Amino acid sequence: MRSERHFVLVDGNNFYVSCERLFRPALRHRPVVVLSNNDGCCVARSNEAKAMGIQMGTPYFQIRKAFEKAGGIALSSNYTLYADLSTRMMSVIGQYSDRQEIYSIDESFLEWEGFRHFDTERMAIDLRRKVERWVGIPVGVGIGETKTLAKLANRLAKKHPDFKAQGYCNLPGLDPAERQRYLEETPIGEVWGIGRRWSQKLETLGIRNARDLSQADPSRIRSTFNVILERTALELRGVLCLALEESPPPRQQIIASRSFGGLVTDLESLRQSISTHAARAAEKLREDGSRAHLLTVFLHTPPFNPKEPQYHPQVTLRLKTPSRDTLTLTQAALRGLEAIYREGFRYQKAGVMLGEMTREERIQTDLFEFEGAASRGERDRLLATMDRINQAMGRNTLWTASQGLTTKEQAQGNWRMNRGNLSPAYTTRWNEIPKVVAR
DNA sequence: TCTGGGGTCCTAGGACCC
DNA sequence: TCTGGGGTCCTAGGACCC
Repeated sequence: MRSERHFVLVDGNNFYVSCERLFRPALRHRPVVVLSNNDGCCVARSNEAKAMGIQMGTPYFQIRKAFEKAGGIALSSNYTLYADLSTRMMSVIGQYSDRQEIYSIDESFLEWEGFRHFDTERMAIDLRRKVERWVGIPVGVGIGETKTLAKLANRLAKKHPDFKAQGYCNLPGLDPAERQRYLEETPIGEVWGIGRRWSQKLETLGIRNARDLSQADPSRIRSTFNVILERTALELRGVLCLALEESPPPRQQIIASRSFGGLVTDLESLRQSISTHAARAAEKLREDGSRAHLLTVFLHTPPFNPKEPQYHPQVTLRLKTPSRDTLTLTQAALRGLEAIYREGFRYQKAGVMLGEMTREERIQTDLFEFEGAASRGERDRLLATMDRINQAMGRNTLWTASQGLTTKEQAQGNWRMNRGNLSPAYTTRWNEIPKVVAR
């Protein structure tokens, strides 16, 4: 009869492939891969393609012959389609909790609280069925006491014979010995947050699976590696370190870059490419309602050919006043390009990066207009302003002087409690909007 | 020839994620 | 011959200042 909070990770199976199959049923039951820009690498694989041993990120030219011979189909990626289906999928998943974090194009965390195990599992089954039926994308569901455990459970749901058929895994519902066994069966490199380098190093220390890491001394992990891995180790024990981020803070950095189809040597081609990237970056900046102080231009020679002379210059310019204007940013980017361009190299990639962003000042003025708002008539105006601010900031939180962090919903609740009077608690100070770390 | 200590800021690079 | 693009955080080391 325990009432505990659990994290649920829901993600689309072979998401890009599943999206393509929706509109081309002929792709079912065949090996399918979706390729990255310029048809370079495999970025998504159907189960049939995985069974052929094709790894994530494999350059397509390396497998093409064998793949086509086996009846495989390779598709260029269509991100507009994936983004659209993602939005639909996320909204259906969102019906299963008040608290949802959209973690990536195909992954979403939920929080479930107060269910008994029976209800948890019924809910997981229902969620999978509904997403499949309404959106057409098959999903896996993993449930755990922390995000890291939910991730691990999700992996079991997809890969482990004990869970694969049902498509979900509820770790908190298992008995402790069973659970330890599944942790033990999870290789260290499969744990969320542990990549190739760290898993190698961990293995030399005798930490080979998730169970080993959960039992390792966290402070030793911290001193040997860093605080991130220490958190991972704690999370595997069920100690909550990573909170749900329902409204992630605005981006700190915007990158626009592309590989060329071939190799490029002349400045004029680079100028064209850099102008395009600068314009695209500026557009993203405006979507965020931000301005950038820093602009970086970079070039790359192809990294995979050791015979090719390597050169990857980069220069960062500080703008006198922060800008989001296409012309200003493009001109700055071209100045940067002139500074780093050298003749005699064959360039493979170019890009523009924006940094040190600030938000709209206009909002600040609006905000102060309402300082101390206390009448019923001002309520709607206040809430509308909050909406605008939230939208501009890309988050749904405000700092209030007397109450700490609050949300629009909480603010409405307070208003009702105060019987039509807005309390001075709504006085807001722009500079004190904190980072959401935990609840 | 000997040669302090501590703070901040910035950048580069390394690790990870999808 | 052909190898993506867009993010995050952390650490180390150098410059600079007092």
